[in-house]
This record gives sequence, C-alpha cells and structure tokens, in this order.
Amino acid sequence: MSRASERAYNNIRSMILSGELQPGSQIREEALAELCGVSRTPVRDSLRRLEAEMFIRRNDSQRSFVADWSLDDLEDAFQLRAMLEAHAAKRAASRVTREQLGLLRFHNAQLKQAIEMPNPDVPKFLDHNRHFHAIILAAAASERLTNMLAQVTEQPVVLRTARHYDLENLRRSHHDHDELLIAFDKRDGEWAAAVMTGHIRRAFHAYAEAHSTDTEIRKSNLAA
Amino acid sequence: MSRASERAYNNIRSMILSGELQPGSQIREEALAELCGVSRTPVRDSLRRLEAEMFIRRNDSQRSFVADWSLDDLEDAFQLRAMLEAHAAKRAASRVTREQLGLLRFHNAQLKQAIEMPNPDVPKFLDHNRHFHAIILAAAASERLTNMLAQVTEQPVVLRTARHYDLENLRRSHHDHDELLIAFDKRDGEWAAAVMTGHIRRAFHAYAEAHSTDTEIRKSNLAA
DNA sequence: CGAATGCCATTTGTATACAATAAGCTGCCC
DNA sequence: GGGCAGCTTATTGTATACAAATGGCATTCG
Repeated sequence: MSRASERAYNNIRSMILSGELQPGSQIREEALAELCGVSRTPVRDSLRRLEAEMFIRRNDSQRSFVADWSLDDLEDAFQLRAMLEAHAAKRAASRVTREQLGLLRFHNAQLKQAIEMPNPDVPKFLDHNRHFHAIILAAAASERLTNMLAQVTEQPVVLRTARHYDLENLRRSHHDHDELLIAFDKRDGEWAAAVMTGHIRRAFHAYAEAHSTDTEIRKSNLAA
Repeated sequence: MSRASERAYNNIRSMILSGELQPGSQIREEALAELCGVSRTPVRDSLRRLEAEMFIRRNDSQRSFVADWSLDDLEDAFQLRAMLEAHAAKRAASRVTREQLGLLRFHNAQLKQAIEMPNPDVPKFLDHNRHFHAIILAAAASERLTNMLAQVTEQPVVLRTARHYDLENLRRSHHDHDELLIAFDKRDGEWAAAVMTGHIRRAFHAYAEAHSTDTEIRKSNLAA
C-alpha cells in the first residue's frame, strides 16, 4: 500500500483500537482526512477496508460508525477463531518444516523467558506469542485461512484487553505451546487441533472476564 | 452501494465469473472504467472489494490481475467451506425457527420438483439450493460466519462448473437436505454438522471432476 | 554480445471540485 | 400542540486533473 493510504489506514485503525474513536460513534471522512493529514480519497479506501474487517459499520445511508461489539459478538468471534486456528494447527502438523519447528521452539522459549523474569514483560510475551501463531499459520499454507483468521484475531476488544491476561494464564499458554510442539513433532494433526482448540477457548474466557470488568470500569467512569 | 459503484462491481465480477476477463490477465482501471461507463473512482472501489474477495490479485507494484486458481486452491476453499457450513448447520440446529423450517421444507420440495421433471430444470434447482443454504446461514445468526462463507462459496471455478453437476448428484443433494431437516427437527447439531460436511465434500469431488474436464477442454481449445 | 542505465510510456495514487443524497431544522397548517 | 413540507446543511459519491511510481525499451559501455 502506498504512503498516504497506509498512513490513513494505520492511523484510523489504531484510533479505533485505542478507543480514541469510541465504539458507536459516527465517523466523518473529512474529519479523519484532516486528522491523518491526507485527502478523503485514501481515507475512503481505509474505511472500506476497515468495514470489510468489521471495525466499522455503515447504516442504510452509507454513514460510517465505529463498530460496537457485545459479549455475544466476542464469543462468536472466538468460536470461529478456535475453529480456524485448530484447522490451521491440523494442517500445519503435516506441513511444518524443520526450520519452522526451530523457530517455533525459539519463540516459545522467548515467551517463557518473558514471564519467568521477576518483572514479567507482557508486551514481549505477546510479541513472541504473535510470532508463534503466525508461523503455524504460515505452515498451514492456506492464504484464505490466513485472511479469515485476520478477521477474527484483530478485534478491538481483544487487543484492548490483552493486557489483563494474568500470569497464570500466560504460563498455561506457554504449556499449550509446548504440547503443540510435541504434537507437531509427532505429526499428529488431530492432537494439534485439540490442543489449539483448548488454547483459544481458554483465551476467550480470560478475555471475557477482562471484558466484563473493563465494561464495568467504563460504566462507572460514565456514571462519575 | 450507490449506482455507479454497484454497476462497476457487478460488471467486473460477472466478467470474471463468465471468463470474459481471463484468469491471470492484467486489469487496467481505466479500461474497466470505460467498459462500465463510469470513472476510475468507483472502479477502484470495486477492485479493492474484489481483491478482498480474492477474485483479483495484485503484484508488488499494485498492478491487478484476475485470480487464477489451481485445483489445490479449489480444494483448500472447499475444505474451509465444509468446515464453515458444518459450523453453520450446528448453530442453526439450535436456533432455527418454525418459520425457517417451513421455508427450508418448501425450497427442498421445490428443488426436488426441479429435477424430477422429465426435463430437469438445473437453474431452478440451483436457485432453490441457494435459498436453502442461505436460510441455514441466517438461522446460524453469525454475521462473521456469513461474511467468511461468502468468501469461499462464490468462486469463479465453482460457479462456472456448477452446470456440470450430474443428475445423480443433484438427487443425493436433495436427500442430504432431507436428512438435514430431520436433524434440525431433532435439534441435533452434531448430526446436522456431519450431514453438511458430507454434503459439501461430495460437492467438492463433483466440482473437481468437472473442473478437470473443463481444464482439459480449455487446453484442447488452446491447442486447436 | 551482455549487462547496466537512463528515458519514455503506462499505470496507479492523491487531491480537489462538484454532484447527489440524506438528515435535521424551521415554520406552517391543522 | 403535533405532524408534515420544504428548505438548509452535512456527508458521501463521482469525475477529473495531476503526481508518483513502475515497467519496458533502447542505447551505451564494458
């Protein structure tokens, strides 16, 4: 993507993720254009893209609004994500290369390190976690699957609440990864899929809890 | 979508589906704009959309080409489709309303009629078939799932070869639908999912055969 | 003769002006 | 006072002109 267009997309996206653009609020192309320092053309491109990714919704008369997801929507997204990631793990089990296995081990070791320090480095954990899942997706070798997963992984709520993840959950995640690695080593797709399903479903419940406390915090802020 | 933009989208899309724009061939925005009788702006919108739907691919320098899918790609799409439609059936089993069940029965009766006539009416069959699946998707009540399925259902190759479906396969499809209806009636999501998986996988093999003969025909045409 | 380089043609990206459409408001009529 | 009509304003859609980037070709140099 070219310069202006990319800038607009990244800007708007991060404004949505950070909550700077509040869920449910209307979006005006011109306003965003000014904020991003570009013209409406690249902004429109970005809005179309973000609409396809369900960050933005449009009403009957083409006006755009920041998407506002309920807990049900979140569960729906996670259900799909669990299914798709399990599928990816299954495919990866029979396709993953030695090199990819090595990389997976590396990132898993790194993310373990990140939470075993006296002061856990959560961003570092999340970064290696992201790489870990990306490698599996690459090993699964299905472009469509990759596109679809992007649609359910990068949720505003998901990213916003990721930091709430407690240490115990992070440790369990690491162990799931360990088990996945063994399943890959044995080329056992069914096992890999099962582990991945549990891995994502646990994440959902962690997120759901974080989300509800998050919502309560926001409510009390509004009330104050 | 507005007039010009919608026209461009539909025009280009049908040109791809019909093969008027050959797989692999380059696409120039200006040429399409003239063909559709609109300016480049709505054409660009359409191209972006079609790119997201994987009808179009872009190279490193942003030039667009009509997507060209191999048999492997087709299988990949069908694998995802089977998984997603099975998921839809499972969800639908516990959510489908009396009214929707009635509609499903109606369309299934109609598509049976379409192939039991002396002269089978395949377009009519396909039309009611489409409705049948759409109702299940609606009953599944997941917008994301609907979007994802659209991405794997409306494939150029799929639509182009649908007509090759032989009568025996159409009859089996009808019976699958019957069984799905019973599963829905019993609210048995697992059963519904299993039937749907088989339903789609059979479709894949029918398509795959049709695709290979289709490819051979095209090759011999090129050779002649 | 082959490879690299610079120029020209082609194509896409961006900005902007204008058109079309929808929302909101004001004032009128019942 | 309530609701509807017509106008005004806000917002999005489309066309077009121009800018930037890319690819291909020809020429030149080793």
